[in-house]
Amino acid sequence: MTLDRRSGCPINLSLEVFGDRWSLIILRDMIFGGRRHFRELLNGSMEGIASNILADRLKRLMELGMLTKADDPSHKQKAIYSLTEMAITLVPILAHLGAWGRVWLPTSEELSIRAELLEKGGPPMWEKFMAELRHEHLGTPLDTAPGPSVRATLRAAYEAVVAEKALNASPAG
Amino acid sequence: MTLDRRSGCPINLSLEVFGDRWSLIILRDMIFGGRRHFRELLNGSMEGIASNILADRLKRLMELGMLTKADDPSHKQKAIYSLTEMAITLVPILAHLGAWGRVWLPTSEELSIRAELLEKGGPPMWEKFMAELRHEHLGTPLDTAPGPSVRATLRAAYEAVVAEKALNASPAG
DNA sequence: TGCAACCGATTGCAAAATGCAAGCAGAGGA
DNA sequence: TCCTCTGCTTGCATTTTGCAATCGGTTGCA
Repeated sequence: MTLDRRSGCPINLSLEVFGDRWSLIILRDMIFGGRRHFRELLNGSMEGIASNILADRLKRLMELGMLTKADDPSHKQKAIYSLTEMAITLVPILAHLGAWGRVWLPTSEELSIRAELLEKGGPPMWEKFMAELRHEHLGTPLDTAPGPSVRATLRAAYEAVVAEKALNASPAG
Repeated sequence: MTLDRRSGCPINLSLEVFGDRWSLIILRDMIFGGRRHFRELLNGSMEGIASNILADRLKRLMELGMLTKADDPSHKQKAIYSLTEMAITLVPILAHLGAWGRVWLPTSEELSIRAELLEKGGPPMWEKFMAELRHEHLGTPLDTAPGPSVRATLRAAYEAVVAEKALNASPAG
């Protein structure tokens, strides 16, 4: 996959990589949702991507160097997708994007709690998260302090909000 | 203009606002290039946007609250577009996007010097720039230290690189 | 052994978005 | 007067997207 290269502007080229409706959604689900398989990405994303679009974007992201694909040893038909360093370094951009959307757009509380946490954690939290992703996807040794993983922290916060909402909505008050 | 609202995820909603090929390019030209008129945006952007697409995106960005439009007092046919606070707060995202593109994509040296400067300047420089934009587009009083404007600094850096390249390419060496 | 569920895609087709060139009416300048 | 410039629209071809069905193969289970 070669970029159109409408211009050499960094912002323009970045948009040529993930300036469409789906590429960044896929990366979001891999980064924050831990999805690694085609079917997980297909059924797991709330936005409901079509299978042909997903296949096309995965191919494109691989050709651009954002993803790699490998056989899953546990299942001959399964492919496992991994993030490259190029994709992992999108974490700060996704954090900023989430923070901006949380301020200006009608986000749902459950889904924006993670953006809020990521914003509060700031660059140190992003770095820890990126180290975790490098460990999972690139096999890099994990030399940070143990503690709960950032992904687990985000998921716990999400579930807490969902539980609280369910409680408030329950007949028993 | 109402969002599709495929989901309430902040990242998804942000993409619904400017996750296309042109919206962010237009905002980039207004923010960094100082373009305020339709014709400036049409002819000024290196990427060559079509006039119907430009008209559509300006309308859409206005409906989403990113831009406002007003009559230009100097010319009855001219319209002047202004950034809203919502758009001005994209500056950190654009800075990150430029930094990422500079690292991972085949950017041209002239066009990436500004991203480099913005990256080196960091959040303080972004804040100064945003204050300048608020002054130009929203009429907010400018209370920062005077000095050269960030836009002037970025432009000067760009022209210095262009001049240097011309010198190196000249027959006289 | 049979069979349903699941695997990563692919196909065909309709709908929407985009790109391109030309043109519009009105305003300004000479 | 005539030419240029203003923001923006129109018609049409091309490309991209969305949707549903399907493919050949694998797996787990009865």
